[in-house]
Amino acid sequence: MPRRSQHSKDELRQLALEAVLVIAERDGSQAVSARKVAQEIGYAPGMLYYLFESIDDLILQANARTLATMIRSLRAAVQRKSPQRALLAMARQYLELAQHNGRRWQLLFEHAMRHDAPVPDWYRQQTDALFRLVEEQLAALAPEKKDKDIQLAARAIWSAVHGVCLLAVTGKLEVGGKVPATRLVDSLVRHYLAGWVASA
Amino acid sequence: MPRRSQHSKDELRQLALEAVLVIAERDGSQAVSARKVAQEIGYAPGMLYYLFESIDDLILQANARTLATMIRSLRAAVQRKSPQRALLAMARQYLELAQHNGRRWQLLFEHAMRHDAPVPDWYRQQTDALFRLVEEQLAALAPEKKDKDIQLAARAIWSAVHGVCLLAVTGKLEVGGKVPATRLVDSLVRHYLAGWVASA
DNA sequence: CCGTTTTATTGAACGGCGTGCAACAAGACG
DNA sequence: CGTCTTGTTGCACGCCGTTCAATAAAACGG
Repeated sequence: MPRRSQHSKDELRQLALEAVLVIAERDGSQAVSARKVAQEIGYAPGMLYYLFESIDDLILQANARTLATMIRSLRAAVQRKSPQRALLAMARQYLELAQHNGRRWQLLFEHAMRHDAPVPDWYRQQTDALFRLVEEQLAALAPEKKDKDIQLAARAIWSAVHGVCLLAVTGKLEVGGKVPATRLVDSLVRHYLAGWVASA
Repeated sequence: MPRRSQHSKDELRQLALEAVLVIAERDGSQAVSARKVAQEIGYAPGMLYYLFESIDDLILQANARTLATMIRSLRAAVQRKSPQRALLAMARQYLELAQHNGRRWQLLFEHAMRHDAPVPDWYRQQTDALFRLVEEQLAALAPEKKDKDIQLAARAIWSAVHGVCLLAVTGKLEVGGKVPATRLVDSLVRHYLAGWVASA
């Protein structure tokens, strides 16, 4: 019985995207499935293939949403601080988000393309925005450095922060000392930056 | 038609574990499934549940194997070098392994417990061995530091290296400059260590 | 207002997945 | 020779992603 909806195609898409995040948070990121999403929004599973290319596409777009709020949140963390403090605040905020909205971030970070298709461009551009945020601060911190070096450092430090957050959230770090994750990112950012600005 | 095998229960287990790695390398880490593994070793899928608790258990034990060879390889990379050089060599070797045996490492790093059961103890102990390797070098590098600080630094630096390798292998780093990953780990290790030894 | 085309939606199907289990055959044991 | 243990299967269940013909509602053209 078609055409029963009062939603436009795009509204429906938004509804589905939100359903993904709701399910991930409620039932765990592994529980997200086409059938569950369809049920959540009150449609047959086939509908989703009218709205999206595949379930990867659907999840990717939901993750893009998460990424966008993350970038907003990191941008807010900067707030006219000194570059060092800004980077530290960003890293802490990144960790905070990962820990507080665990399952949403799990979906974002642990989702591997089911068909080993490469990550689409529009997605990469968004992650790029994140790196640029870091580059801005690094450039302010060491204006004499070359762009190339700043790009490299931004990728290094942020991949590193990402690694710490990832292992911290998935509980792979607490073995002996039960070190709080926030100390790890602090140590990482502080010492890396110190070494970096001191280097030729 | 039972009892047709000339293999002991344990030989069969080893066979299955190797089959997991073979399939992961041949068909991609996503392709590993109970049915495929069973087919690979010439048994019915049900057999695997006589040998292992679940498919998570099976994959985890296969990953433990990968981890073991990784630790051996890292240990070999140390080789009476100075602490700094040893850590750098370890990080490079970690990256080299991740890049060269991509799919095996993907299985190791991207496998998330299907049932959100916690990582078992015997597995954590093995990852702990990796951290201890790093701690050894850090202790040699800065003998005056407290154990607590060394544990923290080891986790920070190694999580960071892990993050860089992970993003590099999954191709999430190359956007603008196409920075070679080895430069990233070099930068990370060099500058973090420099900042760390210089700090009180 | 009718006929046709477009759009939205479903239900059923396909093949694959992890897993539990009754059934059963081959060896071990008495 | 009979019984017990061990190894192994086939089948079933309920999931999964995905495709697609069928169909009903809306939109459009006359």
